[in-house]
Amino acid sequence: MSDTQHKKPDREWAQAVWKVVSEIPAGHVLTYGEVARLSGAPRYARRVAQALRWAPRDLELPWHRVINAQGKLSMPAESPAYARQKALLEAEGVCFEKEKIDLQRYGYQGALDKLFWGEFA
DNA sequence: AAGATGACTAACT
DNA sequence: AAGTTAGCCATCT
Repeated sequence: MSDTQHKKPDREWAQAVWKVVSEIPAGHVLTYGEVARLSGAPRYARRVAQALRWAPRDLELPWHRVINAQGKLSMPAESPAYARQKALLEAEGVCFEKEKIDLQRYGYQGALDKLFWGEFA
């Protein structure tokens, strides 16, 4: 193993990321930037992606609920992973519109609005 | 050690 | 609305 495995200066932060992701309610999504912010590291959107990539399988993290700020899935559209993520989300009731997800509805703000105002749109 | 890379973003065009 | 540009920051070459 390389010594990079031994380093991990932000191992704790990675755990915070995993926790945030694990708490995303089914049927909702967060953007990488939001996960970064909620885990206490505002400009670490790209690191969130890495933290997820390295996440232990046994955490059974709902990684599919993390998408990019444009409401799209951040994988090659033809990759198996893309299809898998999309299927998981659709199974939770998340609708795609031209391969895009309505963040107003399923995103962070959408969840808060739903909390305060209940179901509408 | 320097440059390329990425499951990213915000700001422009 | 879709494409480009410029920041971002730990890893990987």
